[in-house]
Amino acid sequence: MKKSKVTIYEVAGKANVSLATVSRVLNYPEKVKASTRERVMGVINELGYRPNAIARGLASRKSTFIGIVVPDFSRASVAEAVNGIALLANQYGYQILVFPAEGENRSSKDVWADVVASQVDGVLYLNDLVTDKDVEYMNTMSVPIVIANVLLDKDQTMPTVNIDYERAAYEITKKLISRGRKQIMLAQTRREYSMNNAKEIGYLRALKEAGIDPIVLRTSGKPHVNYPVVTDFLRKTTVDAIIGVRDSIAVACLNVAMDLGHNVPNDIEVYGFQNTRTALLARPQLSTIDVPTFEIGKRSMEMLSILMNDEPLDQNAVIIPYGIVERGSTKQ
Amino acid sequence: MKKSKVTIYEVAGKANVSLATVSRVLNYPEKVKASTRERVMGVINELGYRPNAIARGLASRKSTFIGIVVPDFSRASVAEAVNGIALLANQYGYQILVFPAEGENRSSKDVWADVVASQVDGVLYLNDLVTDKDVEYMNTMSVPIVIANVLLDKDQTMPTVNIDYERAAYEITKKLISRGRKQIMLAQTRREYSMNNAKEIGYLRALKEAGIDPIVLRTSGKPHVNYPVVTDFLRKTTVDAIIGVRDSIAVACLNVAMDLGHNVPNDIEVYGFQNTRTALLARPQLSTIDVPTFEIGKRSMEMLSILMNDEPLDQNAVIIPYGIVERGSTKQ
DNA sequence: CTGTTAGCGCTTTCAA
DNA sequence: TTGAAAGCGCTAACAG
Repeated sequence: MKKSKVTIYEVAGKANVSLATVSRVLNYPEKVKASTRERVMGVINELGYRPNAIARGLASRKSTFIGIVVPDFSRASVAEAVNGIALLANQYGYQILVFPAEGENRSSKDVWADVVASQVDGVLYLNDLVTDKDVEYMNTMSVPIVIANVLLDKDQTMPTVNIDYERAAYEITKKLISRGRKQIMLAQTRREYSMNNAKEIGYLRALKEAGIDPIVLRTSGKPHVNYPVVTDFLRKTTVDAIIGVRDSIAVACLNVAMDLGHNVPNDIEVYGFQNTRTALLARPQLSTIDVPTFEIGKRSMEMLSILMNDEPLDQNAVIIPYGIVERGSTKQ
Repeated sequence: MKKSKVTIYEVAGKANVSLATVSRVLNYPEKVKASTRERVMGVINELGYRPNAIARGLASRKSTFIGIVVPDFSRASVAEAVNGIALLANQYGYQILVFPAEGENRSSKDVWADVVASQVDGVLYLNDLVTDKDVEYMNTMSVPIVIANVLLDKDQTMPTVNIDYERAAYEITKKLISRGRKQIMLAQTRREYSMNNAKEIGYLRALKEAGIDPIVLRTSGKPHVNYPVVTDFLRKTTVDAIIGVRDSIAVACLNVAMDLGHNVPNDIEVYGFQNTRTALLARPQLSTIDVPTFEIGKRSMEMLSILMNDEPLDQNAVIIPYGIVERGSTKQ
């Protein structure tokens, strides 16, 4: 902001109108006579005038900024969702302010404080972890919030968009059982994520219905820690199917299984979750739950936009349908 | 912004000082007597007062927002860089505004217009494509810009941070040659990216020095279009080494080569670029250039911060060192 | 249809 | 060390 920028005054001066008129052609063009509107627009283009979003925000008490609070951008699920959000935010004329939730020494208090200070008109919460503290902060917020791809306690009433992870896990577990699999392992993350917990619940339910004992291995999302853990486990445990709560975990298991001499999918079938590029690059290619993350992002932005316009949502908890992609790591 | 927020006036009132004093304890605490400072701070905490960033931005003519213009968030290189940026931005007290550069029908003109309007104090440009138009816009910007992970023409003087992709490609090509490889293929993207061009230049230089003919295959970054193209190519072309300009492309080639009955790394050695999780999940694991993307993000944010403080940079074009990670897809 | 006039919530001289 | 007052660039009544 060193060079002087052209302001609404200069435009007004050059167009021989008051600044109010310039403001009107920008915000309510229909309220201005066509001839003057065109004259003003001409000057705007000529001068390359761009209304100062900050001043506009202050005067109108709405910033046209939305905040998105996210954990790690390198997570496939958040990256794609952000792409979806960006697409719509742009169409709606909102700018996106990002609030990383996983900094070194940032408490969720700090994050919410930043969100409040930034005067965003709404917030999209993509951070997988929602603590009671977070819910508390959310309830004190004066702007609408939409929670995407995070499961909340049943009694929460915040607007959410999700896929039914529990049902997805239930469904593939059932499939494996129906194909005669009896030692179905769930490769779960060590850290607790609401979505991964849901997957586990679905998995457990299917097994229980079939009277089969669960085999749950808690491990990391990182390949280099995964390999030894999984190798160790598979050496002493017999397994004929594996469900990884993430594609990367599933592929790590698949690789280990093959290294140990098992045939995938004949001896062991493997399913993942997410349908990332990782699934396609595995050999055999990974069967997986297709999570339409981009869609989730778009949908949540759409809901937020409705809320920011003070309109009612026709559905508070949106469930986006998932797909099951069968590839080489499973039979049929 | 529906509920009323606490403003500086209320704090001032309750603390029995003028709003100027409150402003001072926030911005120049040393200029306020300790006793009143503490009193004011007490009220601030009690009321949960958060200065309105928008108003502050307007009055001070600096927004404490930085803009980052990025293509696709799902690209591993940008996601990690954004993580690095976020870490430092946060420490420095800047908020991050993102400007997606690859929307449906967004021209670079629109993107820059948005950037200008948003009143950011500086911008980080991570978008791989830099057109002449972009350079033009950059030159008219009144705030500092740092360009990360993008190669510019030699005559540009903008601050940049990169790794030496040309040298990296040159180096691994030399390695392959020194191990007796004579039919070294470069799996290149179809679309032109400045960084990938640099890789090609390094590759070509090494081959030329050795008097070996280049084999360049232009293909996509997407696995499903890659497989048929690469399969087709490798069926009719003999090759004893492959360098993929991205890990994902390299792994696709590796998989195809093995499917065609070649032994990796004995018959064909494979190198990738980036060192993503993809490289670790391949079998054999992919040897690759380790690109410290997170570091690049951090470094560029650091430079931007210096520039925004009107201090001089001691280096305009920063080159971050890369690593070469040898894994199972190459010999030794 | 257009202009005048208050602010939005804060920073920043300038005096006191 | 503190307060008063003048804006920052814009929107939004309210008149005309």
